[in-house]
Amino acid sequence: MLVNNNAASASRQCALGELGELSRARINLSEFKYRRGAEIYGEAEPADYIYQVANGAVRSYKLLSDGRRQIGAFHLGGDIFGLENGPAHRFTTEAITETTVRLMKRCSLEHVAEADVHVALDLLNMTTSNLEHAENHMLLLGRKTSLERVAAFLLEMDRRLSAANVMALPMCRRDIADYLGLTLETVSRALSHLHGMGILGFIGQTQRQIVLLDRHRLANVNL
Amino acid sequence: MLVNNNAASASRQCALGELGELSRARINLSEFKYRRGAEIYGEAEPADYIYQVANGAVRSYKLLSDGRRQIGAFHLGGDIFGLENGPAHRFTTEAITETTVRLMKRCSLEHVAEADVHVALDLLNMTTSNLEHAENHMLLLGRKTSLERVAAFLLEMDRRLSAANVMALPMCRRDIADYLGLTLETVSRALSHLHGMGILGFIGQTQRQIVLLDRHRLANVNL
DNA sequence: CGGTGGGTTGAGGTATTTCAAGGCTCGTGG
DNA sequence: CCACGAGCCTTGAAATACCTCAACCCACCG
Repeated sequence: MLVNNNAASASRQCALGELGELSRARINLSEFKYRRGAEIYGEAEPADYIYQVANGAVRSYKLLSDGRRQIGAFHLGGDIFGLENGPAHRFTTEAITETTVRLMKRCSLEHVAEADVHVALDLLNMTTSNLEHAENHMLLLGRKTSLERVAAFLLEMDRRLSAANVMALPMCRRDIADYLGLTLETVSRALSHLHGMGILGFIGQTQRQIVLLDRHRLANVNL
Repeated sequence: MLVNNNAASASRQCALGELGELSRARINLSEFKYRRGAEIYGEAEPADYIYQVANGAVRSYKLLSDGRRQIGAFHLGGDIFGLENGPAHRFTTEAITETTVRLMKRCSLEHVAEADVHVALDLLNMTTSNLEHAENHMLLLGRKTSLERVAAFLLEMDRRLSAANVMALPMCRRDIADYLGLTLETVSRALSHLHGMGILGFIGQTQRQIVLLDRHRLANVNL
């Protein structure tokens, strides 16, 4: 009942299991609900809890003093976030849509980690997954064209939240842009372009539901 | 004698200590020397060893199929690199200059980590440091101007390798460019610009020795 | 109904890239 | 010893990918 593996995230399967494992270690979890746009925690705030998305979606980002924003990751159903080693959070996180999270006190986790090697190794695995994601994202941000970035984003989301071949993006164009290091107009144009190429289709009136028609061509955009 | 803390890296102090700690756990280290440009390991190769820079400098990078390169990190004296959780390396690494590294078998490390919580927590700490660096670098690559990127690079290198107020960069402009997601010409122009602003000076005939004249203005470039 | 929050599209501007030329240093070989 | 080429760096001019600004559309909602 505490850990309700509701499918969704194909990536981070490990993360999914681990909060389960931690909960088995008799640490109590509580749930909390955030309305869309609500801040969960701020950058540099003390990191007292770790979180798991039960339902909804979360963005975590850094800001420059003049408002430029870089989203480091989106957290979808099942994902764990807010896990820190130091004393403070390194990102600000906000609920993208109505989101419910499970949270646990961080100190209890640390005690368990110090006592149990397996928990420590689980934390290492989770951190490594995050690192790997960040490393791939550096390549995207540093060296890929706008079309390649949007294509990579679509493939990532497809992998992580596609149900029945159609993905319902929880985030707006501006979020996508700040994730990909672009402007929202450029993202929109890239999507239109891919649409025009017959690589993807939009469903319904809203432009947030996308179906990938040709994953292979999407993966090799620009070639 | 095995672990010879030769100053240098102010960052990653932890990393410095930890290979020492691991060596105390009676794992034998051997040294190896690479000439400049030599590959230490390739992306996707099996990760059988972990490495520590004894002397010199190393770049680790990813390549796109058409040759675009993104350097994820520079490893300087004392830094540990090549630490993986999965079976394979995620970057290619090359010696930037004549470099000697200490290396140890990875399997022995894993046995120790499974047995000793402290070693596992040390690995977690190192991985977290790497993650934090990558997170900051995503912000740089996604949202900073060329001048801000070069300034950030100089401050990072100043922190990590400045001796007596002058830093001798081991890497060429192209390496810097591929680290910052720019072209070598843009890096060169940014450095000239900072030079013209009186923020930094060049020493000697070579353009690799740099002295920071005004760290505060460098940190607030563009403001 | 009017306002707000997305989203798209066009036109023009600009930061960075691309292309090209030239200079300096250093090692090598005649 | 000098000539030569390779590697590295700088600088200028032209090209371009992406950004900025602006207009417009649509859905939703009080």
